[in-house]
Amino acid sequence: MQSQVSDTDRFASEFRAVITYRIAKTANLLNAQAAHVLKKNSSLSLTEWRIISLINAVDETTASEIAMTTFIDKGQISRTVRSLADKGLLLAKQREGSRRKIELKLSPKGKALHRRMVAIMTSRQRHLTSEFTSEELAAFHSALDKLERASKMRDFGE
Amino acid sequence: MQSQVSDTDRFASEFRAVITYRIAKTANLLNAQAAHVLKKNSSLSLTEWRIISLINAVDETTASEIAMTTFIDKGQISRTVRSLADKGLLLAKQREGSRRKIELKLSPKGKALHRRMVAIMTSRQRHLTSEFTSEELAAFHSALDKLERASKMRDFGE
DNA sequence: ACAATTTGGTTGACATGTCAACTATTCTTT
DNA sequence: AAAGAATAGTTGACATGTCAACCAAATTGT
Repeated sequence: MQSQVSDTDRFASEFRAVITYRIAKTANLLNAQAAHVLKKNSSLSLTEWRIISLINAVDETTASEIAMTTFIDKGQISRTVRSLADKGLLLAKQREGSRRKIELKLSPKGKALHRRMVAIMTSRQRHLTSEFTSEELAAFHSALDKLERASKMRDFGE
Repeated sequence: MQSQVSDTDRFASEFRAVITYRIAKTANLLNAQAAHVLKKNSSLSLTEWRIISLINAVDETTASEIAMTTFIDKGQISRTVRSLADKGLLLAKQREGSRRKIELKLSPKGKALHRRMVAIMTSRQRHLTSEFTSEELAAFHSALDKLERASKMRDFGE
């Protein structure tokens, strides 16, 4: 089992340097971890959880607002919102004075679930960052900022 | 259009701090950028490109070795490898003295494509990291290392 | 006031990713 | 050498993500 380490290492040198691979891989590992924890402790998928905590954070919002901040596809949001509503975790009602904006709020049941899960997810977050000094954490966030800005450029080559 | 900025900002404060959201989002933006560049300059999908450059880097490898380093699902690798072979970009032949390991190499056509694309992708990489000092870059990599290690833990809550 | 445009949300078609079962081979243990 | 476990790769079923078309409502420009 350890016999493969030298094999995989020959990739490492070349690919550790490619920042986009590294981020994609780390993000996948973290997402897989989150999905696993969620599955074990609830019946939520990762996007469902994200949408729930997003709604919880701002108390009340709309689908398109979620789409803008998270960059989750609006179609996907539409379907996820429906499934959450079907499970009774959130309430969707027409916003006052509008016939198309739909106000999304957590139901009591949704709030209770969020309360339970947020404890677990926060302890995970603490574990993830436990080896970071606060300077390192700040530097890491600022690096992500730079990368996000740089990700807007679409043309290379010619 | 700018009128929504204040709306999205109310999320920001709360969610910028959640490191896993931030990484997932940055990774998505970067992947989308890569996919876009690839589409514009070739007919490769992102995984196809990753597999091609992985093979190029080590000259010759096998599917399971790719799976181990990249954490791409082995089923997905199997199918992607076939499609790349169908396009004539890589050669798959039984490894000497083994009746199940299959040696993967780029074909001349695959190498040519890689050569052309790597120029573009490298210029993208330069652009992405242009605002990083080498210390910042090293720190960023080490942060990713820490997170990857911490992502192995599976149990929180109880 | 009304045509043109933009916005909010839904839907369908399709691509990609994930999981588990399965075959065939190879390695390990005894 | 045979049984049992591990490995390499393929496949099918299903979940999730992505794209584009679409409808209805709201906003803008004239």
